[in-house]
Amino acid sequence: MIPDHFEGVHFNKRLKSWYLKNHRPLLWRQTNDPYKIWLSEIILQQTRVAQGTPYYEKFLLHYPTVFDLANADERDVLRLWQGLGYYSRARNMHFTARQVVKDFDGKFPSTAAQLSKLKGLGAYTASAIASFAYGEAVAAIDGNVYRVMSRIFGIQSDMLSNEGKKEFATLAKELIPADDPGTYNQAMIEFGAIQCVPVSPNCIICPLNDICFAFEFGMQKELPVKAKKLKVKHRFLNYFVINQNGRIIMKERTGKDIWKGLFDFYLIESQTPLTSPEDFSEDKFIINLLKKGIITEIPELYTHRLTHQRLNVRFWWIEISESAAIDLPADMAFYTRDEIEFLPKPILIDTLLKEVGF
DNA sequence: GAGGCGTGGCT
DNA sequence: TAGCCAAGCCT
Repeated sequence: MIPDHFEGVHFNKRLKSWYLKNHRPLLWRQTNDPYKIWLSEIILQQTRVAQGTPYYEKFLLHYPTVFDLANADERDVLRLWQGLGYYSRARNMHFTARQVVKDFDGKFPSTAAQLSKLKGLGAYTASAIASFAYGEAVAAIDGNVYRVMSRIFGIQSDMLSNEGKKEFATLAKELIPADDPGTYNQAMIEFGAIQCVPVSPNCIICPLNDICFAFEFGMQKELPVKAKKLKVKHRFLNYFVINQNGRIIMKERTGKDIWKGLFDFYLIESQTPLTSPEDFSEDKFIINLLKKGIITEIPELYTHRLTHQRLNVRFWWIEISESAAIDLPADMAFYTRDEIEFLPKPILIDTLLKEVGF
């Protein structure tokens, strides 16, 4: 797979030399502790370093060891994860912490093959931990590495297809050195993160531009090839902030939908925007509530963007009279301000609560 | 194999 | 603005 003209160009040596001079002193690179490395890798999945770093520090303060994380309540873990997104990472991470304690005496397995059996660890994360913490010679191929390999070696197959992944994996396997594979992997990732960046890379100062396919043919913009186009789904959410005596009704999200495990308000989803309280006259819960309270619209409309969805959100404020008795379904309850503070919530809900002074 | 899953930054 | 992207994984 490695092209003939790469013979004698000292690709690894030059990459490593670049890395030693240019890499960022990230906290999780200062350790060999697999727990800390695992924690950082989960946090950094599909997440920028700048966004993930404060969370890494928070988690390490709250849960210094895998035993501390295993002993925590899932709700508290999700609360600490709040704002980082892709919440299944937090749930899987917590599950895996418990498994490592229970099945492995608190010690992470030391090979990528074993690590990849754990929840939340795919091929990339397992290889990253195995090479960083244990020095196993396996290639850790993340988005950065796909980009670097596709540009330098001119690989034009779709990095998201199974066939494409195989091609990249084959090449990566040939490139991985037996000596210090962990640093090699870090170097490939870091090179992609700060030199061979996705948009407008500064190729003039690139130390590898003399051997780069994309630079030679001006194809930086075309590589890597990613075929998938995502469709954005539009949704209309009507939330009811139901209030009585300074407490608010919250509801845990349990379905296969977004924000599983987080708390929001009573929700009616519609196919079109609903703008009048009368639009909810079919909803028995709301109708019954309105016999005991007053509904007002929170005028600001919110558009909350997720990668695959665009949420058009309208909030309604329902003030229940002080003495009214409210019969709540089992999945809803009133919470005080202090209690709500400790519930994990989507950013949208957290923002709304702040704006109404809660 | 394709769809689903958050949030924030950048252009 | 609207779209793309970021240390991916699960179903």
